[in-house]
Amino acid sequence: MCNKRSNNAFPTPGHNHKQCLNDAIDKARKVFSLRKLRLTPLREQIYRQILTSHDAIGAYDILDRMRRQGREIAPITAYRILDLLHDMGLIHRLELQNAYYACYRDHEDDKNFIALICRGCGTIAELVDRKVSRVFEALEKEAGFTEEKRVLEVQGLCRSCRDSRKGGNSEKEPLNA
Amino acid sequence: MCNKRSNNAFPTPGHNHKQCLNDAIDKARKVFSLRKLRLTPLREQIYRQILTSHDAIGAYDILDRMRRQGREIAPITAYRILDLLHDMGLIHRLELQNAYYACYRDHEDDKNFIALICRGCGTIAELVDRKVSRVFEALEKEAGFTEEKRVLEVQGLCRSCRDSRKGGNSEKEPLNA
DNA sequence: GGATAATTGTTACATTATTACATTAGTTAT
DNA sequence: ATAACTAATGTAATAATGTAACAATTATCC
Ligand SMILES: [Zn+2]
Ligand SMILES: [Zn+2]
Ligand SMILES: [Zn+2]
Ligand SMILES: [Zn+2]
Repeated sequence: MCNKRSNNAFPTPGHNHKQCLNDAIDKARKVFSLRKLRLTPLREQIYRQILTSHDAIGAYDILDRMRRQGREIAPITAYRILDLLHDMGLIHRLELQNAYYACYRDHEDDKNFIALICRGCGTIAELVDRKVSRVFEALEKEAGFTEEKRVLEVQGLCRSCRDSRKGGNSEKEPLNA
Repeated sequence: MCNKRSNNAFPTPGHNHKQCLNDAIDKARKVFSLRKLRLTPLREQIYRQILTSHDAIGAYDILDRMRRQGREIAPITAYRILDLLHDMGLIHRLELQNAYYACYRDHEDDKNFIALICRGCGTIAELVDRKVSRVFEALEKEAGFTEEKRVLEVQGLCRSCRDSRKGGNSEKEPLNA
């Protein structure tokens, strides 16, 4: 876990993504084992679609990829497994794109993160910072609000996309996955 | 503008919503005038659907209400007007619910707000606080990220919903709209 | 009043997500 | 082993949300 990032920002295009992937699979095995659920071949195959990159991917994109790999499944099947992976903290849902991306961080119970979405390369980075939680907690307490779910998403341009193409839209270097 | 709220939190169930509504329509006229666009009957009627409450309402709910009021329109028509109202800062989109709610605040250019969503009564409140912006700006600068769009939404229970029913789900008192 | 742009209509379709019920595959207890 | 039970996946249909392409209408300007 946690090769590639300077602190907790964007993964570099050239990082060793195979390590991201392996670490994530290991984590999944642990989490499934803890919850006494089975990481079935189908579940792993779907999880692996999401693990091919640091991008978010739609449910129907998963169906397409699965079909191309010879396994046709119905939407409901994908959604069921997406829900499960989501509940286990292995993936997150991007509300801004109706899409799902893998969480490569450790603390799978930690809901205090901000999703940064680069519209140039599609990469999602998660920022974790205690200050954010503190501010939110303070404001909500003042408003008498009891928080249950938090969605923090920011769309924009990552450093490399801003630096290269003037307006973003660097075509993406495919990861070595 | 800005009757009803202690600071900038939830409107009380008994507040004078007619004033919210009138202020909002006034604001709309100003904004439309400034942008040299016309607040047509259709646009106003759609805007008024959203202005009936502090709740978020789906695009197809608007279609239903319009039909019940004798005007049947196509989805695309609603979406066009929703986009326009959104661009003008009169309404906001709730990503967590694929729904739209009226912004009753003044500064229509201010994107620095948090949407609090009560799952009990459906009310949306917007919190504005400079600390949030500062934290986000600092974190994004550190990550080399150029922000273009920000979505901050929190779902939970407002004070009155928490206090009344043990677990929320107070059936909603219809506003006097 | 005809040119022009803004607004709304019409039709068809794309994308995302869920409901209800049936079947298959594992696990557990006799 | 097998019956009973639970977990996992399949099947079929449909709901909910959002867009594209092009036509018709309405307001505005000269
Ligand atoms: Zn990686
Ligand atoms: Zn990028
Ligand atoms: Zn009100
Ligand atoms: Zn409430």
